[in-house]
Amino acid sequence: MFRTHTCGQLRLSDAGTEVTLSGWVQAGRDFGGLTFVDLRDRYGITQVVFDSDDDAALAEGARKLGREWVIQVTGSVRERTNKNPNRPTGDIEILAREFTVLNKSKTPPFTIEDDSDGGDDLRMRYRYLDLRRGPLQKNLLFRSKLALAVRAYLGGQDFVEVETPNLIKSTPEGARDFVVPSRLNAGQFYALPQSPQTFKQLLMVAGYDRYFQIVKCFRDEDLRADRQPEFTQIDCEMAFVTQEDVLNTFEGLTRHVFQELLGIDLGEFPRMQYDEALRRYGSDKPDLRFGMELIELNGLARGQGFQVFDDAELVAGICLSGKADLTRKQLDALTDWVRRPQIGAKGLVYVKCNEDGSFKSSVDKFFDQQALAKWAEAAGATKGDLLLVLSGDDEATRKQLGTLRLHVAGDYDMIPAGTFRPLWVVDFPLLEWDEESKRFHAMHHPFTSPKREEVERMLHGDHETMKSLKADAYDLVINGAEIGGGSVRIYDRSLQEKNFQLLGFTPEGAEEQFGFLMGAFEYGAPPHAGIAFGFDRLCAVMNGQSSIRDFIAFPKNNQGRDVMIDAPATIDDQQLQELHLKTTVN
RNA sequence: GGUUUGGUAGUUCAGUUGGUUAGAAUGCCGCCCUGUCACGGCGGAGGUCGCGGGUUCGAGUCCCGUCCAGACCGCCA
Repeated sequence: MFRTHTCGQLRLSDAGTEVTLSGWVQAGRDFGGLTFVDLRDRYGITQVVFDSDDDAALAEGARKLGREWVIQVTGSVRERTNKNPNRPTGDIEILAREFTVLNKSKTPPFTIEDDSDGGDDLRMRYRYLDLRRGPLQKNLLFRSKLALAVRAYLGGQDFVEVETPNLIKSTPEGARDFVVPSRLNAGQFYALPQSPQTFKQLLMVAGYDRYFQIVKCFRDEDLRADRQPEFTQIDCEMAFVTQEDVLNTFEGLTRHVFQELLGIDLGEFPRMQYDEALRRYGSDKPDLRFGMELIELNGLARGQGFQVFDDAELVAGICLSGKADLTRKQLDALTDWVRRPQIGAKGLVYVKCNEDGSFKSSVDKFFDQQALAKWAEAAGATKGDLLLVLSGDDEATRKQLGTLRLHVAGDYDMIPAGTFRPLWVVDFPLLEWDEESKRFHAMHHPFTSPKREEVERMLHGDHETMKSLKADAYDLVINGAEIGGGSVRIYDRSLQEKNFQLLGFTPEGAEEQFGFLMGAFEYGAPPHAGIAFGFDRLCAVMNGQSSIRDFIAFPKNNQGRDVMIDAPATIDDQQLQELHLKTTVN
């Protein structure tokens, strides 16, 4: 028997009992005749004492134990004379009677502690050591509990979990596919699914009117802190439902898991139209944890002889409460920041609302105190506040302001920690015109239905009409992070054909790619709608983190590499030949 | 594909205008220590300054290239 208890289990009430523990040596404290060893497993840390007064040979042996050695210790639990209030097991210790080294360890390249000294690259290379640390264990445990809570909730609502295939067919729409060469079918390739989209719709046709799956999805696109090439979705689809039913069901799920795992009641989720989100926050995923809404200044700022504003389609700003004390240097840094190519603003105008009621701005030459007072009034700014103003093309300027809004709020600690502000963003456009390729792209995906009242316009409208079509498509946003999105689907063959046509498919191309789905629509497809949540993101957001990497056991780095197993890697010629990727050389 | 920040001891970092033998902390090794829990004390080992080229009397430091890592833009239906 390796252990009678875990290292997080024993309390004062266990004093006097003989126990056996197994675990890793977290740390040793050697006093010569007396040695303390902190023994760690995933349940906690228990102090073991080796006393030379008690057993000299044993105590001498314990001095040789190194960090991360795996040992088994048998001894008696006793009350400590010096208790450690910082640990749940801090009232007791094990007086060792015997120990066995189960396995030695090399000195680890970084410290296995909650606050490790290891850098990201090193921790990834030795991920199995990183995963021994408390924060990572906490994250993976949270992830596991969240998955169980989701399954319990959806299972309790008659949802059926169905597994869909991972080897499917590549489609040109959307993200790049990871492809897998077929050995049995020379020159042909499977693709890994970007989502089980078409399969879950086929399940609706098949009559499984409530489907879900916690499922891996794959997208061969560049990575970010919140984007991995393989990631997990809570994927759902429902038949005989409206958008309203889907929103209510998954608002219920979200509220349930927040209550269950964090003890937080999110209340009813507000809703905002896509257009309104862009207008008020310059983003389709606004962070509602703080205000700082965009303020339009067109009427006050244009036509006053300042060429930059006069030529602009939009002059707008944000108000930073209590930030009039920013130095020239700080304002210059902000100006540089918005002028970086990533933001692309031409410049930044500021107006300080001084404590004495006067105004100081970077456009004093063009606007007098009275004019600036009107700006402040429009912005709801009071003494001590700072206005930051951008101008230019309407859409671009709003997005720039939205980015600036997030940047300054983060930089100046204006985002309250530990709060959660969910939001449904609804009424997304159906299509997006792409100037470069001169065709429409699906805003959500090609199976998204226009709003019922838009169907006639879609079937018979002109080019401009298409740009204005609204869809029954929706996103769930929490704290400015896109947690999930979905839509009401098309279930009518002719409407689906029309959509493919708008997206630039020839009828033959559409048939070749998605004929199986449109064919299924002809055999009694019910009205249906669905949604998918980013499971990794939900984990991260619920824990106040912006990176999903530490909620994934074995993530990829920025280049899509697994630096621990060193993948991807080349394969040998024989494999290439079998896969018909290389012809035999004679 | 682009912007940007970084790469110096096992690890995390400092390193001035280009100038003697490249430092600190931590970890590691040895000795001492019977109540520590970030133990303490004394001593020691440990460096191709990512790699290649250039400028210079002299390069960790300046220039060019390249590789690696992080953040971001594009991209992500």
